[in-house]
Amino acid sequence: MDVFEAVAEPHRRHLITLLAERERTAGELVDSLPSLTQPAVSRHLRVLRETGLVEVRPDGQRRIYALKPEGLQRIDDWITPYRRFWRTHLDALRQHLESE
Amino acid sequence: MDVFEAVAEPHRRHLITLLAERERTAGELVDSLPSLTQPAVSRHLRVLRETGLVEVRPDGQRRIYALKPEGLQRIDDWITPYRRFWRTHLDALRQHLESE
DNA sequence: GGCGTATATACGCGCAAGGTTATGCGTTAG
DNA sequence: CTAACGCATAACCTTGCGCGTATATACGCC
Repeated sequence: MDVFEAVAEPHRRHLITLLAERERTAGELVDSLPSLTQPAVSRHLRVLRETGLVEVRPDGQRRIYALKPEGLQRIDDWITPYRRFWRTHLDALRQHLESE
Repeated sequence: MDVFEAVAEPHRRHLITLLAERERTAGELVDSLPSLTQPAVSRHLRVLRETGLVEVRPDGQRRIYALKPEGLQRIDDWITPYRRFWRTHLDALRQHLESE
């Protein structure tokens, strides 16, 4: 699975958001997604691991997950060429508004 | 389907890339993806339409597709908060290299 | 009108993704 | 030492996606 597919799943985006605030244990993440069971969250975390979006560090019995945001850079790299499109659109709109 | 899922499909990313260069008819796009049949491409274009990533304009018998890059902005908006993470990482790396 | 071309839709299929329940395995607590 | 905890994996089920084939629809031309 590649980064685009990994991020396409809403629960996984949620996990990324949570880990952007701070590191969390697997258990904390499970508690943060009450609509899912523990194995479901565990599997999402595996996907995020395998796509290089998070990293794990054992802490005794627990596992501490941390964001590796460099993975998202691959998406950003792909979008970058298109960014100028809507930027110029917005610029044109702004100019239009200012000219009135 | 949302924008993230739309863009998760490699063929659809390819279509977006092609339409970023210039507008194209459906037939041109079909020819540009030789590994897919005409109906397959047509359905991908439907997804891109329904997620607001492209727009269509009839030209007699043909249909001209054009990119609506604003749709990608929703992805960009989501990524924006994370961008500072790898930026600071890269800055740190650059500083490290320069200090040698 | 009738026929070829351009594009979209219908239908059926295979497969992988995501979910749950059950279970394994290492670690901590008592 | 053993029972409970924390987490991952296994096995299974269901659903939705992406594909191809076949068919419909719309337009352009003679």
